[in-house]
Amino acid sequence: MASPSAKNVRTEDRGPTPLPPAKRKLADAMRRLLRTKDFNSITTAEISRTAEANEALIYRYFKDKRGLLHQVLYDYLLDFHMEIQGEIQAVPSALDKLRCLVRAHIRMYDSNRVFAKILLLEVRNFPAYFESSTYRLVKGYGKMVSRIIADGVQSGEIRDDIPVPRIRDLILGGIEHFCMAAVIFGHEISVALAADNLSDLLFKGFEKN
Amino acid sequence: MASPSAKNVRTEDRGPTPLPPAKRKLADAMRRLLRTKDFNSITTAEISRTAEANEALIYRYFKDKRGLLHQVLYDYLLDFHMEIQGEIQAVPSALDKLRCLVRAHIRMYDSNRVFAKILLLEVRNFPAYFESSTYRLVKGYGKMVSRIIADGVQSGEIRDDIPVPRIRDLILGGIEHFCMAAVIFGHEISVALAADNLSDLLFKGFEKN
DNA sequence: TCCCCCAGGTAAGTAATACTTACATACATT
DNA sequence: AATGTATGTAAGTATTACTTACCTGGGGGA
Repeated sequence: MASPSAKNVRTEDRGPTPLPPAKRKLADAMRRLLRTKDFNSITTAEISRTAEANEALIYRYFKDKRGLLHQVLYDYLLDFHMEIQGEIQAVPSALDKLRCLVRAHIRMYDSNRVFAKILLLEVRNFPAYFESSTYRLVKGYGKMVSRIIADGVQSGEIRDDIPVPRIRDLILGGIEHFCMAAVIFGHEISVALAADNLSDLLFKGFEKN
Repeated sequence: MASPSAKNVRTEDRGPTPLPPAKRKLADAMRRLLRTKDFNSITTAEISRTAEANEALIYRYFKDKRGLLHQVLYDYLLDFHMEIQGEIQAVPSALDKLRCLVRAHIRMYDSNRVFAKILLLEVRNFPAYFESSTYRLVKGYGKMVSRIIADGVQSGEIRDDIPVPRIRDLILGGIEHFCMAAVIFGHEISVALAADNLSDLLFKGFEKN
């Protein structure tokens, strides 16, 4: 399914519904395979073999091969959201929130290369992704960033002469490009340093003075 | 071929060697098809039909379907390079050069959506791209940006407490994210406004004061 | 003039692969 | 016990990227 089926997600009234074992195995297999191969060169036969599940189950539990990819990304994104929310919740000022978010975001990409690879390299070339509920989660994250920025503008911490979406684009674009090469070539990222540099640049600009 | 054959490029001693008609027709067809479809859902049959050329010619003139894509990108990149070089050559200061480059880059993406789509969405998910001579051109552009920044640091226009590659990443990442949504969803870009906003943000940062 | 060579062009075929269909089995609920 | 539903399986099929073997025409050396 393009949208992860609600049935396989915890519900508060009836308790957790256990996932079909094969569904989890398939998602795990996809994650494992993505560590060493790109999505396009992973075959359905390979996925089912790695998962030790029948190939047709891919199509029972997901719309298609890409649906499986979207599901994997969806799961990562839920974690990502929780993590980020938890980190910035207690932080009072908007600028500090953003500084914190930049670090957490980079750390997430660094410690979870498959997640970064899917989000940065593997989904965007597929138009239907942008109709998926997985993309809706990504958009939600963008809106959260925008809200923080808007709060900062309100409180006088952030310039009010540039539209909020532009500021958000620069932040997210900066994070992505900071991590892109490392993700593609498998280099390590010095998270603290990169985050400090990026936040500093974002806040103060690179013009001298 | 992974690397565009030198024979099909103008040489100063023997004059231009004409491209095989079918080779050009195939590249044109790929460009046309990319306006409305993503690379993965364009079939070789469709390409040859659109080009009015035999399907096997794809494999005579290019390594494979992706080789054709890379060639198309390569041609765009040559234009892109010329355009940018021409614009910033006469500009004296590093900051003005960068301001100019940002505008030219955004304008290029805006007026050439297929180019932007290939570069931002279609090639990065394919590992072999990063071994291609097409990617070498992209890297060359990055190095040019780095050189401008380094000059700016030298001349005291640009901060010297942040590594040049980080500054470059922010600039290029910012440009990409500024254009990404427009490229994906086919929205228009207000080039002058976007470029001014981005340059302003990059130079001065978004912190108030 | 003849021959050959080779680049440009073609038609038919092949292996691989994403996805489908029809069927079997376990199991919970009535 | 019966029945319906969710899980799992095996055997396809249609599509598609890519290959192979062949044809054609023209330029240049003998």
